[in-house]
Amino acid sequence: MREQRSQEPTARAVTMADVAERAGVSVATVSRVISESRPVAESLRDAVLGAASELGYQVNLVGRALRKGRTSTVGLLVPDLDNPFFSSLAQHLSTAFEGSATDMLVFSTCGDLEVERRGVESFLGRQVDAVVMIPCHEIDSTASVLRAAQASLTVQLDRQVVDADVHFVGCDNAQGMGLITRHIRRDVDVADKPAVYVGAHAVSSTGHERFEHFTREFPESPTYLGEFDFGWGQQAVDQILEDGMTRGTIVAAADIIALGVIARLHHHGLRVPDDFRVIGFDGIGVARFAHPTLTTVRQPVEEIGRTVLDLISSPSSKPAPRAIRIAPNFVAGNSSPA
Amino acid sequence: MREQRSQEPTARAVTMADVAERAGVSVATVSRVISESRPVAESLRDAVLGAASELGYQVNLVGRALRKGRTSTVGLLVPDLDNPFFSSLAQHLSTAFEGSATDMLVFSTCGDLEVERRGVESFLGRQVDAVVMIPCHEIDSTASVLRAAQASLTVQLDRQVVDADVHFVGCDNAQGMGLITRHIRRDVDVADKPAVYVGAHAVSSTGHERFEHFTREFPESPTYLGEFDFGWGQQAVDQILEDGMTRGTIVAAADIIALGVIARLHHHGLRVPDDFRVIGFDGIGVARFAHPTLTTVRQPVEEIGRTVLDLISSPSSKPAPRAIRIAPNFVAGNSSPA
DNA sequence: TTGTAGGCGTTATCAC
DNA sequence: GTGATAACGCCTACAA
Repeated sequence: MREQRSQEPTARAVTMADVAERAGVSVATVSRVISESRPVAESLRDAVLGAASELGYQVNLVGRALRKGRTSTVGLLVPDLDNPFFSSLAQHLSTAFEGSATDMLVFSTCGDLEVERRGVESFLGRQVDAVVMIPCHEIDSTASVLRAAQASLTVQLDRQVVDADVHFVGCDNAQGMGLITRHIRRDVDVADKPAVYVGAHAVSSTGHERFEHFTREFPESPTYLGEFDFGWGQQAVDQILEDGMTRGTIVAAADIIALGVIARLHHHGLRVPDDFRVIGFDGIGVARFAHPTLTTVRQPVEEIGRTVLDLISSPSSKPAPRAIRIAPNFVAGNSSPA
Repeated sequence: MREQRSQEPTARAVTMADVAERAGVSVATVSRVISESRPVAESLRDAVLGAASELGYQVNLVGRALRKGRTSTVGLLVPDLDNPFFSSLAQHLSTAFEGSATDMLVFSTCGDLEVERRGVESFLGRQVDAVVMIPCHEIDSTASVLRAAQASLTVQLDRQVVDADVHFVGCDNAQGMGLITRHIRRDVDVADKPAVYVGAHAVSSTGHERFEHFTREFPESPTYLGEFDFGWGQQAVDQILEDGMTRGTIVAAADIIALGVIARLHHHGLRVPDDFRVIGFDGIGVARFAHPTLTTVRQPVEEIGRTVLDLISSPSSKPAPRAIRIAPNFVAGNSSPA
């Protein structure tokens, strides 16, 4: 026979003083037991833990944070959680922190610079131990990045602003694009299916770098630049067809763009990879949803998460700013087979 | 000529006392100006704001939180941020909080009950103003939900545990399944394409309810139960084909399952919707990635986010626990056309 | 309207 | 090894 259990917000919080009184010791001793900061005689330890348990005591981390000057909190600033690659980064960052007693504040900027600025201020006001941010814009986000870095340990994730000497962890885009161009040179008859690039305007370092390394390898190839989203991939296909292409190898700057490209090619009755090959970049989980499966370059998000954690919890409190580039892996799919 | 600007973590934080000294007023006055809690003579106000600005003062929210007993923080507990529907909920919750000076702690439980338990404890220790959680399990998460509700304002999101009188905001699954069954009765020749259900084991209220309402309408139809993921959708197709079906209308309990179903049908050379119709549930953004586009029932995530916010920032500090069910919308796609 | 002072819950320093 | 006590940064009676 189960009874309705109802919601009854807290009467008054149990504090260390309550535990101390109950256990017949001083608050200092309670603190030492709870925080395990110093050895305490076993008898007192048991008394304290017993009292704490009976009273349902739980440490108040706000009080602790104020006293210690550390919050065990990191702030993650991300342009859009609806973007599968960004939410994947958030997921793996969260799991990397798992067990380190660190919690993660998440703030979505919706790609808006002013919102991004406020997000940084909010995190700093909350005294986060570190700010991890995916800057919205390669240039215009510089002020926010520098502001964060001046007041807190800061790591740029995935994208970095130009000209700021602040930690960065992201994919080695040069190497990733190298994997793609090598695949094309080896497996594709470029005379039959010329390479085309569908990328993003150079407002982010990722868009910038991927474009640069593609054009270095295929300087004569046409390029189309838009946004990092599904809709742009669709539009790009229309432009490519208007420009008279009927066959080709479309290199997209991101999987999400590639998925839009594939969807639109299907819509026009074109076959992948028979008419157009399609190659993506990022390795998002939903790339499996594509039909055919997407040939892409995968960023090792788990490793990226761990790397950020290492940087943040570095023993030296002030490590030299570094740009860490993680090597991506080629993922063979059917959208551009070997 | 731009110089390298480098990362130099804070010397010492500027405090209200510093501002007060500089402005030649008391800390109380500074506090009143900064927090806009009481009127202050304009001359002093200007002096304070000037001093604050010169010193680069920013309020320390940890100190404020300790004093006020409110942190302006809510904790979001989610099983998996890599799940597009959950990350979409996170995104819209984040944007709903935008401008309310409330920040969001996010914790991914990875579907693990013990991790979920620890997440709740961590949030409570951090004195969050509210806990918003998507429980992992319909029954086994009950303890965590009740623990949260006993210590803080708590809202269950999307899924609810049985037998706990705690706020809930989620989709009206009965109504959603009603939209689907109505579509089938109206647009599908069930004699030619019999209905099949591919759902999830009843470990979550969503899985439970959707299954229940489907079988109520189609009691004779075969049902296949697995997980809420892409891989299960693929497996289910193999089972359905092994069981000898060659045509049918597959109702999936979630879009993510439906996408796996479609991918696997293609793999077997079967056509959608010619051989098998496919219908999803949730309305995740990536449903557009499917080819053909997915016929589904969309949960209004924006409205869900706003509703949670309303509940949390309710003026009455102790509103009666309520289950709020938001009506979903039918989204016509090509995977099951009219 | 402004200042003084106490305390939110915790930890660190200093005695014992 | 243990206890008293002073901060941490802020807000809010209370007094002036």
